[in-house]
Amino acid sequence: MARPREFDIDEALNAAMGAFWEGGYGATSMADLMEAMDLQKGSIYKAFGDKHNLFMQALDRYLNAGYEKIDQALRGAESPTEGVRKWLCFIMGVCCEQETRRGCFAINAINELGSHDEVATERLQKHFDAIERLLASVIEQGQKQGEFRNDMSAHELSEFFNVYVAGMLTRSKGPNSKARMRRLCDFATQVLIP
Amino acid sequence: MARPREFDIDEALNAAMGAFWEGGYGATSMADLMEAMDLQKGSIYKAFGDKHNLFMQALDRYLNAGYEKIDQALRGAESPTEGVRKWLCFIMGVCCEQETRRGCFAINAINELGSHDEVATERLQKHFDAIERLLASVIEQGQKQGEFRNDMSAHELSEFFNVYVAGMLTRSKGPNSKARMRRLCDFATQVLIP
DNA sequence: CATGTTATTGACCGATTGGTTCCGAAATGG
DNA sequence: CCATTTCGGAACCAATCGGTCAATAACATG
Repeated sequence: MARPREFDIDEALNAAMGAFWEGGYGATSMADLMEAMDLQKGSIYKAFGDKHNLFMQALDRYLNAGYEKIDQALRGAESPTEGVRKWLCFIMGVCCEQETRRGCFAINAINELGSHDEVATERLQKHFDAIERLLASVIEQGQKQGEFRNDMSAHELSEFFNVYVAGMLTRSKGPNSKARMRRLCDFATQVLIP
Repeated sequence: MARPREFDIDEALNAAMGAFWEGGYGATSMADLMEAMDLQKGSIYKAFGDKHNLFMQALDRYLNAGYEKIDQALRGAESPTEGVRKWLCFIMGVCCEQETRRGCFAINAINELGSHDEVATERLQKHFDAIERLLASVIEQGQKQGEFRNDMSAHELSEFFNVYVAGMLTRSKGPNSKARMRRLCDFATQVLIP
């Protein structure tokens, strides 16, 4: 029908995600995005709309991929205990196995935009809720199998864990050691055991 | 000797702190600061230096005041258990008793600047370390008195608590209910009990 | 009152912001 | 091969950014 797009839209979105991940929303300028995506401004606007729209698509991409990985870790394991352990391993990777201390895109976003960007906040809350439900179901199964403590509801335990992980991800933006992170993970798993 | 300053410098710094607290560093413009501090740009630069310098002074003010309050809560109580409880009450206030969801200035700052502003990050790390030491000493005392679990070092428990609180403060930037926060606090205190 | 010193003010600066628009190029369907 | 359509690129926009500066104003001292 007409001239086709020259660039891979998914690849471009991925590059935008990386730029926003590192710089946040406000501090990442269109010039930054142009360089990261290797596109001219006009092409970006044509393909993704304005900056906020592009951000939301990049965030969505991150959240979907993240949820999938967490789901795989939590439910793809041979036991609830192992699932939680794998999840914490994944979090540890986000915390201290990156070249820059960019932390977790979702946590960064809720921190920057939570108080005034309703659209982003709603999307993020949905994500956090989904993870909380996912973890709660795994914990519940672990409780039934006698692997986890039973004096507290799976829902409460999941709430606790998600807040705790948010703290790890937040604190990982400052100086942090792998040993310390390991200690924090070990502590968390220990809390689950009866 | 010369013309005296017309404004209260401490009051102005307080206003700047409020502005940075709500908007963060990057998103708070000089125009915003002028309005919040009720000062002209020139006066601000003369009294506080450039924007980053002003931010550091505002941050310092926040951290010092915060440390004092936490010290008062933790060590001014009649028992370690009560001290921790008061501290968590204070955190709960920061989480959900503000007109806007501006969260905790320190957590906001480490999130925004942790990966690239070395000066701010160093100051923040010193603060977090100080609080961790403070809490560890209270926990140690609680352990000696048999109020807290003894199967783990006070240092480790303090590390855990600080990360957990960071998570609460981070998640409080999104939609959150008081009931949920209460649940999270109760859980934390319960972890301490043997 | 004269003088020296500093605070205040607002105009001004170049750079950068997010966003728009226009045009030549290119690729498709007919 | 041509008409149509959408592309990428760059010039351009007003607004805002952090920061500077010279003129003016207000004090303390002699």
